[in-house]
Amino acid sequence: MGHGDGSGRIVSAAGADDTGTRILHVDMDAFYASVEVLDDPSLSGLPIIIGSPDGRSVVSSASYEARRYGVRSAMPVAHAMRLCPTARIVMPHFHRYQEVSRQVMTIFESITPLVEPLSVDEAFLDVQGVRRLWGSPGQVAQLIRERVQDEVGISCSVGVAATKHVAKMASTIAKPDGMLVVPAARTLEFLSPRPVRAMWGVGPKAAEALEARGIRTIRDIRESSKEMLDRAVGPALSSRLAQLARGEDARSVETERVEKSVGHEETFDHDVLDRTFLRSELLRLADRVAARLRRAEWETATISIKIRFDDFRTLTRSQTLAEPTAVGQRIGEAAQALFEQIERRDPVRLVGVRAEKLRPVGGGGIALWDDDEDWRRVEGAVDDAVARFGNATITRARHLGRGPGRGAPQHPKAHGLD
DNA sequence: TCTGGGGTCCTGCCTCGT
DNA sequence: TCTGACGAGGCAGGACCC
Repeated sequence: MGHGDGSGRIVSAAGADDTGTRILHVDMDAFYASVEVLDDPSLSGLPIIIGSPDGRSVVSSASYEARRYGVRSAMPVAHAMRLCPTARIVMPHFHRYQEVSRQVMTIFESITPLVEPLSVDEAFLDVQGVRRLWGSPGQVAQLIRERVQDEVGISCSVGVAATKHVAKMASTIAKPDGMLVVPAARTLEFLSPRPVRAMWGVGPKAAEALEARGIRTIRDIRESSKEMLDRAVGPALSSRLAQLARGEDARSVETERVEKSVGHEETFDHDVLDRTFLRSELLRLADRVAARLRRAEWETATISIKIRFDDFRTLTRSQTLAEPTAVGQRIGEAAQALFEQIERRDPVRLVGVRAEKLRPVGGGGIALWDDDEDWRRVEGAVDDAVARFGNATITRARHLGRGPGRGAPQHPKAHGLD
């Protein structure tokens, strides 16, 4: 599997046993900071903080030199500067990061068509089908690391495993500039001693709830009763964690992803009481949201706003429109109307507008019902419709797809489908 | 220390239609 | 006509991810 190299990371040697693996998780090392060094080599070896030095900016990324001082992503820049006063603060260049990301993803796609980008700096790859072309998963991982370094000029870390979850955990442990291969037969051995917080989906709250019940490692999760896990984190997360702790993760690498919402939000440099100004900001954000919808040829059925007050208390309000729209004025009016419903008049630090329940322009709902159809055929028709019309019909497809097992089928009018 | 911006998913509560 | 059970959807809040 792998060994410690003295830096805290665990890495595999070239040629490590990769039996039963097929999934790679590739993660760029300190991506934003690496791109800045690429564009300005004089920054090489220095502690770098990516973020704005003024206002209420937080750290978007930090070089490993800065991380040694305790600087972390999402930390207020002012705090980071106190921890590492010698750090160079660099304003983020998001377009440039997108550009480099495209170069890296192009390398992945030259190796396998089964690439699932997770964000600008990481992706899952399924390399099962390219063995004859490029070699075993471990060999492909090594090839990717070399090509990203040679062709783009930055380093990345790769986890190789039988499942997405284990591959993701492995790449994290291998960072920076490392590779960790977990052969399928050693999955449980790999998972068992690791802290629950290392699992994908366990954040500070879930970790605290688990640890309060003495559940500290992934082995503890495996050995805990379902009732205990349910009480700690709720039934949905509990079931997921129990499966992942057993090394089970049936998720495949998905190359297509459909956005479910688009939004914009903005934190002011200073808290704002002026409601006229806040209304105009909502309108401006609504315009930006609408512009994105129109570019994507989508419209939205539900508008939501977010208001965060000076004490960080956050309210959201949402409203489903009579008619879907991609018109900024209409979205803005809905946002302002929602804002008027909020009675609290304290200073505001953030406002946001989001469009939800997206559908293609003109892609109206479709009725799928035939009393003579059996459920299997209805499900097939739904699948066809989803393929043809995209996201607009997916929610309905799920409802119909549940079938008679969860209660008697109802007429589509019960689902708002007519 | 004092908390960005872009998202997804889950939960609980309430309302509505059958 | 009324009532209760049930399922589904809308809405609000929160956790989590990068």
